[in-house]
Amino acid sequence: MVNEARKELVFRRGEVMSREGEPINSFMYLREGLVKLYKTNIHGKDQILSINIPGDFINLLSIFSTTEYKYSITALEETKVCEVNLDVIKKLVKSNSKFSLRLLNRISYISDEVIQNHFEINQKQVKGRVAYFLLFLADHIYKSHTYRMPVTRREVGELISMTTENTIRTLSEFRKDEIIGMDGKTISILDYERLVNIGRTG
Amino acid sequence: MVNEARKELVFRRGEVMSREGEPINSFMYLREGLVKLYKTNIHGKDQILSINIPGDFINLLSIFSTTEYKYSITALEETKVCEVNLDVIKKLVKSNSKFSLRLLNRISYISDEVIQNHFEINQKQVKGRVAYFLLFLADHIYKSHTYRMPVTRREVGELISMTTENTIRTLSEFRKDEIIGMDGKTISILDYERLVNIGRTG
DNA sequence: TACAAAATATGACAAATATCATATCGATAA
DNA sequence: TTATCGATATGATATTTGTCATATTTTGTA
Repeated sequence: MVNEARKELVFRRGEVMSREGEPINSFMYLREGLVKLYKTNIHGKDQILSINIPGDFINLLSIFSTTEYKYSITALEETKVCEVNLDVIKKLVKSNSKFSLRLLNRISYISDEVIQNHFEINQKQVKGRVAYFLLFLADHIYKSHTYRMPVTRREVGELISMTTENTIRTLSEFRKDEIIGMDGKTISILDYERLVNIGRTG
Repeated sequence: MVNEARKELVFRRGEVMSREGEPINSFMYLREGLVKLYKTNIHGKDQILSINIPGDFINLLSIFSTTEYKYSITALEETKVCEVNLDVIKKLVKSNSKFSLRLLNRISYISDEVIQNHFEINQKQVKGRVAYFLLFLADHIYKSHTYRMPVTRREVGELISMTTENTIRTLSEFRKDEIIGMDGKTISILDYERLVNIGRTG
């Protein structure tokens, strides 16, 4: 049943996959690539909720609470998504309690992560926030101390709630202090311990 | 089945109902009263996640993602809770797909609310935050323009991410500007429109 | 009641962060 | 190729917020 209803979609870097306010009519599983979930405020500024990676059900947080997207989703790089019609999923939930328990676990876990993340960011100041994000990319996304940042400095700021200028300034400072190496978008963490310490204490 | 496993509990103001790190072994439905969910950070300071009211499943956000509380829960006033053993609930989810769909909807809705709330607070400055909270109490909790605040100024600060001093200062300012009346913990909103405007623009 | 502790209150000052200005670099499209 | 726009970069300054000190009031409890 699910197999028949499945559709494969490819999005290019920068493409908006779904927009705040639009009706939700599919369940999206991220196969390849990277996406951002974000909300645009009344001043036209974006706040990024999360960055999602392959294996994530990228719109799971919304589909059971509302019929319209509360956040927009944009591809940060070439992204492949597996879409399943939402009605099919909802029928499956009704008929298959194992499936719904798995969804319950998953949705619970995701919301925990988002909230936890928000708390962490909130109690840190600029340096701690940038350190936290650099470590998030190293530990959670790329599993490497050297990586190419998938977002602009502005987007980093939108994720950790600070201005673009202060984000750039803080990165420059980390470079000057030889905590990181930086070549355009390529970051290499030179002093992991120190970064962890900055990320922990704020 | 659920009826037999049900237990009624009463907590007094200030009583800790569950503590971060403790095992979760019941499902809690709030019948009467008011509680706060909060997290204590490494500096020993609390950050309040939400204030819950009768009708809320106060630990729903945690029970399917983890076996231990991620947040503490404390009664803000005399509170009556209906507790059901967690195993009973989990069995029910497995056997009753309508029930699990309802839980899915509910959990989704709650996490949306928490995240939404955090976003709102985050993009405002002190005055906007205090206004937002005063309106939250008026519109959502008490459905009245005059009410007795259920929390201290410190707790208000813990909820809207600012210091106790600035919370107090901002309230005093609102009083001086005749936007609110204040007598101890009793608040009366005198200029609702202006408060809405402050809460909207920041 | 009386005492201690917590909550409220306010001022002065320090620290953190945002804003504005301006420059350079780099990618993209005509 | 060149022009343009967005991204990165950095300094100067303004604004916001936090911190520290200290006083008063309220609350809870012996």
